[in-house]
Amino acid sequence: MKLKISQSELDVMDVLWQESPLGSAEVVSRLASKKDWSARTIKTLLSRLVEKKALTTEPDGRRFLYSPAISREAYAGPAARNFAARLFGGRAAPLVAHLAEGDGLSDTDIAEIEALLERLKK
Amino acid sequence: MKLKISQSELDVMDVLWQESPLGSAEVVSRLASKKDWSARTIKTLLSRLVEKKALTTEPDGRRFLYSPAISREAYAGPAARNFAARLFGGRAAPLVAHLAEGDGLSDTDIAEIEALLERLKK
DNA sequence: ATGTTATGACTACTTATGTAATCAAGGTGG
DNA sequence: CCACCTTGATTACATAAGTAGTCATAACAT
Repeated sequence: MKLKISQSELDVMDVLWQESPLGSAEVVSRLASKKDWSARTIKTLLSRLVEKKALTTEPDGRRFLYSPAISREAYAGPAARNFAARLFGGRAAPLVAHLAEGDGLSDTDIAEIEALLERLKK
Repeated sequence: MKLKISQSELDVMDVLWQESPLGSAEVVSRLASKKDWSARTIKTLLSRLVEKKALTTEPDGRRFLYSPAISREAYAGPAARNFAARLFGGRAAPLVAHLAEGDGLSDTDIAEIEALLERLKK
């Protein structure tokens, strides 16, 4: 169950969550702006993710096309709850408070969260 | 500046955030209920945390008394923002949404967050 | 066809983490 | 005083993670 994705691996997943399927070279170029990694490193991360079953592959001629095996939502949900649990005993309020501090929340965020809470209260 | 505290280490920090200063034996006993670790393991974690400067020590006769060098808040704030950044591009709303899903939010939480948002809007 | 190149497979090396054992020194009980 | 326990220090060892090199191979350009 516990699909453990490391920080670096998450950067790779992120690319594929934004757009997929992609070949390794494409993943490399999308990451080039953000991270200063060699192509080898990214290939390794892709392989590890496939091994972990976080990505699925599909042959495309000589290469592979990679796609996420779990959606960002499916991964983020449990991860968020787990995170909240570790730092705040599972209580969401302090988490939101911390995000808010240091202007972490935009007006849009606030509005969205309020709307969300409205729905929850029903 | 990025003080990196691992999962296990966080469990130790948690004890000291609740009560400090404490000697190692005391930390061990408070953790006994939650984790099935040998005293050795906990001593190691304490040492590593001191090394990382996440804890301060104060000699007390033959032993040390440990206290957090950073408050839970100081650690949790950046950690929360970092977490949100990694998974949701820094947007808090989706995070809250994910916490909410699967009844992660109690009525109290909702009320608290609403109050918090009210304050922020000012 | 053939040297070049892109790609996945395999290998490598370092640091972090989880978990714990051994060791030495300083008190404690008697 | 001395065997013993508590405590910190040092060492250990397996797995994960971060980062990257080598190799064989299959396709591509010429």
